[in-house]
Amino acid sequence: MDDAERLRQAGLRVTAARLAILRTVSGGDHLDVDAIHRGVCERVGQVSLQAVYDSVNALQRSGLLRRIEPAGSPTRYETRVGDNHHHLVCRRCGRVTDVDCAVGHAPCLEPASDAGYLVDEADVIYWGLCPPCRAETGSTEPDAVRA
Amino acid sequence: MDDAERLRQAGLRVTAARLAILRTVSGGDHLDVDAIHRGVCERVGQVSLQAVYDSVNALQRSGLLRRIEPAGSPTRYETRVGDNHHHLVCRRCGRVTDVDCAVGHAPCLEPASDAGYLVDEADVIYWGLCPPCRAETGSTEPDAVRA
DNA sequence: GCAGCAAACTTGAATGACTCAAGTAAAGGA
DNA sequence: TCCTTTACTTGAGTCATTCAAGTTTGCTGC
Repeated sequence: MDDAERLRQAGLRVTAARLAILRTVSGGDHLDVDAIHRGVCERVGQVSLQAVYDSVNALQRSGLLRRIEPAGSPTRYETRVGDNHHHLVCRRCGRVTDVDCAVGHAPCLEPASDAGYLVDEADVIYWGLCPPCRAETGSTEPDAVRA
Repeated sequence: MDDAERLRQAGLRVTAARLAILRTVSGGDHLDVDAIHRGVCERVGQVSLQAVYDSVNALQRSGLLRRIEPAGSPTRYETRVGDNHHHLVCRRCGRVTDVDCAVGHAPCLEPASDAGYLVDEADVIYWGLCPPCRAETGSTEPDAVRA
């Protein structure tokens, strides 16, 4: 199924901007809105930043994009949806890397007690230093993992 | 050990504002900066919002407060530090509830593959609806848990 | 193919959490 | 009690994101 078809199935109109967003996000690596905007403009000419915000929200609501919101850095998007993976986030440079779920299938995590909540999603972020930043800072010793 | 002693041990000065912050946070339930500010002003009179920002940052750096940053809502703080617990967050009202780690001891989570990262912390947030919001919306069916 | 409508897009302004900067007050060791 | 350093105050600034109002465009039905 191509992107246009995916948009239609989600009840969204097929526009050059949205196709370019899907292409840019799937070709990039956990891009933020600004990076998506630049990529879209390269592909199809001037598109307003607000149109990108509007579209990524619509695409996320429709399940075509997954939103990642690491504390303290702007929201990022990826096209890998519906599977079961988490994220490694670099404290220093903000890089985000996919990591498969340790359990391997959804739901990979259920709280020990749900306190009466109706839980629909579990978000797992591992914080640390990515390999390039490790090399630059010379860090080898992990602190104790706090969870 | 009382709060003043804890502050000294962390190399921080003991001030009325900081004692009030510790009291307010430990007496509250995952408060945001604004709520902490109101609580502090009630206890010790006018304190600037910036002083609260400054202090919660210092206290967090020293390990006296833990910071929780659910996507899309302001940062919250709690005094339960150093143990091994996660959070349930209500999508509707933003309420945060502690939940013990399913594994029960740190490190409770290590990624299946660390991709070369030096991981020092794992953040787990379960998203859902808290009991009051469930009642109000009449939600009973969980979506599939996506992780 | 064309009309009409809702969705998408544009421009421009606003919001809100948070940070930065410079000066003043006060904690706590000498 | 003095002195240094940390904490606090006031005020301005930043940045991601949203809101609002008006225009354009994709698409459904004729």
